[in-house]
Amino acid sequence: MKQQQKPKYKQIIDAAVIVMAENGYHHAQVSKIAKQAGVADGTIYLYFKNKEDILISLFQEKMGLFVEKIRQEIAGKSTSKEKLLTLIQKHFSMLAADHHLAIVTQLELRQSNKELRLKINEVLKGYLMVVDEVLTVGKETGEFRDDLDVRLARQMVFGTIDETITTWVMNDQKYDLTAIAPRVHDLLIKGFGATP
Amino acid sequence: MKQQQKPKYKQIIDAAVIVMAENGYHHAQVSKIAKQAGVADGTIYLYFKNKEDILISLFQEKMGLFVEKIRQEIAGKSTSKEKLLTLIQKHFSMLAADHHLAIVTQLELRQSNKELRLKINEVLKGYLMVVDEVLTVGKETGEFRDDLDVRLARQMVFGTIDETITTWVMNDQKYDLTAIAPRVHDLLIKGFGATP
Amino acid sequence: MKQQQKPKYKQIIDAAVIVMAENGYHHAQVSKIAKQAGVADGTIYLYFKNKEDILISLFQEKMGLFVEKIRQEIAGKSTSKEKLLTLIQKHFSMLAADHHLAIVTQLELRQSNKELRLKINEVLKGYLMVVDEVLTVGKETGEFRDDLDVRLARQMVFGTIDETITTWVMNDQKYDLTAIAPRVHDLLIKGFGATP
Amino acid sequence: MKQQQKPKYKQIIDAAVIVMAENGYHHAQVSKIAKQAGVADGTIYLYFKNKEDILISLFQEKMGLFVEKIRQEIAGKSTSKEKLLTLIQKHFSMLAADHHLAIVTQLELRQSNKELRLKINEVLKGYLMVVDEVLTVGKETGEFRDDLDVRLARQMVFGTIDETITTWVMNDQKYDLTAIAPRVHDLLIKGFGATP
DNA sequence: TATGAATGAGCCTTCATTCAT
DNA sequence: AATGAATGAAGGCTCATTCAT
Repeated sequence: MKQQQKPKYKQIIDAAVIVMAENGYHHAQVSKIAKQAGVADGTIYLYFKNKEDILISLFQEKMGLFVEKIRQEIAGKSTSKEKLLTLIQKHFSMLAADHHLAIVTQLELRQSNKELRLKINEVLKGYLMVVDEVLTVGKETGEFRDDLDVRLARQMVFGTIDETITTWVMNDQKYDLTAIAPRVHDLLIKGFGATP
Repeated sequence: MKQQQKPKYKQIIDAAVIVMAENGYHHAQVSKIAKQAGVADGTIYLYFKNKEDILISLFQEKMGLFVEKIRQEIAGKSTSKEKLLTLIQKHFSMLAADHHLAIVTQLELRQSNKELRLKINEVLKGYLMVVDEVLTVGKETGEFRDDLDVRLARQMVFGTIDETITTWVMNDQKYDLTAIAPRVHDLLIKGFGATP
Repeated sequence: MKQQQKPKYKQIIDAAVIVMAENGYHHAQVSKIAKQAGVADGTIYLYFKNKEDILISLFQEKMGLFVEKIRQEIAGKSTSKEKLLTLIQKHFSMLAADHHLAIVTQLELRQSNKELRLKINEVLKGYLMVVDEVLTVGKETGEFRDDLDVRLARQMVFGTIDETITTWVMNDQKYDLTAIAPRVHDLLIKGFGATP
Repeated sequence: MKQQQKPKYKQIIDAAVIVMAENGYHHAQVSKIAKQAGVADGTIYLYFKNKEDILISLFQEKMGLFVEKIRQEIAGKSTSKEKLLTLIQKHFSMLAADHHLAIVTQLELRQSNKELRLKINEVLKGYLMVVDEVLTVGKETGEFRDDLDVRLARQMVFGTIDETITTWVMNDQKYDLTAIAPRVHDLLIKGFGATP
């Protein structure tokens, strides 16, 4: 189980994802995470303040990569429609590529207490800001409706994506999530006042 | 605290809603619920198999009322668009009218473990079926697009409604949720291929 | 190990004395105390707030009896000299009669942290007040020196008694502690200005 | 924090006194002592067998100085009464001059476990022997009572001194401890059969 | 039906000590 | 001699559930 090459910080976070996906949030004991990471229990506390800190860091680390990757991909697209499609595709494909992470973000981390969830929401804001930017630019360029309520639209984008992924995870990831992206995009876009 | 007139079953469920809203999922001990309901701890187990059973029953009871009320209201509307608007309005207004219940459904019950959430999803299916019916009829009558993916559209409806309410609850229910319903409806409808 | 007749509160305190005397302060786990008392671990927490509360209660309970018994015995004596002798004798005899308690008060409880020791000192004040009263009355009746510094004298009384008992406990209670009382009394009294 | 000139052995002991006085026995971790001493954790173990060894060495080192200083001072006095007064004065003044050490000897080191305290008592014997010598000589020269029980008297001397200092430390060293020495001496002496 | 005292399994975190460098 | 990252054992407390009354 030893993964000597990775720095211990990432090693522990990756272990936490696996343990939580396989055992569930409430059975993800620190000792299990340590064993999975190939370190002693005490070593965890050289890198994290406490158990909660592991989970927040996990979310920050992964969601940070998410936002970064999505920003990169989006930058290469010219229209807002394309940017939104890319965002959905990337979001879907990254979770489809990491089954464990999908379970953790869609099911397990939601079981955390209100305090932890508030901190997770802080991290989420970075993602929501990307959505807001795409929508705002789309309004300015005339791709999206002039009277589009950006906040509501963002809730629709995020709510739809989230619900779609959760449904997919709950169905044991049986179908191809990435393939659905264009249809989700289509549904959203047409609501945004685009002409077909 | 005694509520002698109500049968103990409902008495306990109502107590659970209050205790969970005020203390959070993880601090909603059976003993607290019992005290709030004005019965002894042991009495709970004469009406419910275990703690999980209280929560599922709570959800069933409340969501059952939800679906019933929504079905009634919808029945009086002629077009699918109106039905959908009514569904959203009713959903919003019922939660806006019961702050405790809103907190419980949007925040607290999500902290339950995977198994409980799967059971809750079973209960939710009744609600989703109503949405499906509205969408399907809308397709048949030509109000909605011919090529509408009902399952995806339903996820969009539910995901958007859910995200909107959760955002509202997390913002301490500061603004008028019911007032937003028409705009949410508008966003959704236009995505469904309706002509303005 | 069951002692059904005693109320559980006293049952647990007595168990704590035994466990602490036999295992030492730092090895007096709650689970050991529970087993000794013949109750479940959780039952402890129906009668005490936490582990510290057991120890404070133990000290209050025992020291309360101490002060009460000593007050009773002293009341029957006419002179302050006799009262002081009685106090020493009773203190010695009560600890000589309960080896476990002697170990706990002289050795184990001193290992508690500063916070707990401050609370224990609060309880001790009741005992010190009895000493003060005896000394003050003795001054007024002329049995003790007019210029006696009551606070210093009280420290001498308590310090001497305490050191004597601790030495005796550390020597495994090999000799007859009670037999020493008159000589300790003699040493103290003559220092208080008594004429031989 | 580096104290390059002092040999590391003393450097660590002095650090232990400061850390223990400022943080308390139970928060005086080896790592804190190492940081205060300006050395690495592991270095401690090049000079001391284990943590207990630091504390015993601390006590030996400091108490050794104590006994030595007191012996020196006493040697210059002719009568046993003067010797006893000097002993008390020196004991008081040395602790009054080192607040940290006073806290450590009177409060913190008492929290150590029974084994450590037994070893500390071994060290204390050197001090008690000095007291015994003073008392024995005093008996021989006729300054103290013929029938004085030296062991009891020693317990009274030590118990009174100890209790007096502890009370002073617990009162945050508010008053002048050294000034009390003559009155403590007076109380003790008169109890030893001296004629005023 | 109703009670509520009693049960006991389960886990995060600290810190003295080691050892490869 | 010196370092400091890594180790891993150990225990107080909560709370869902039971059962004698």
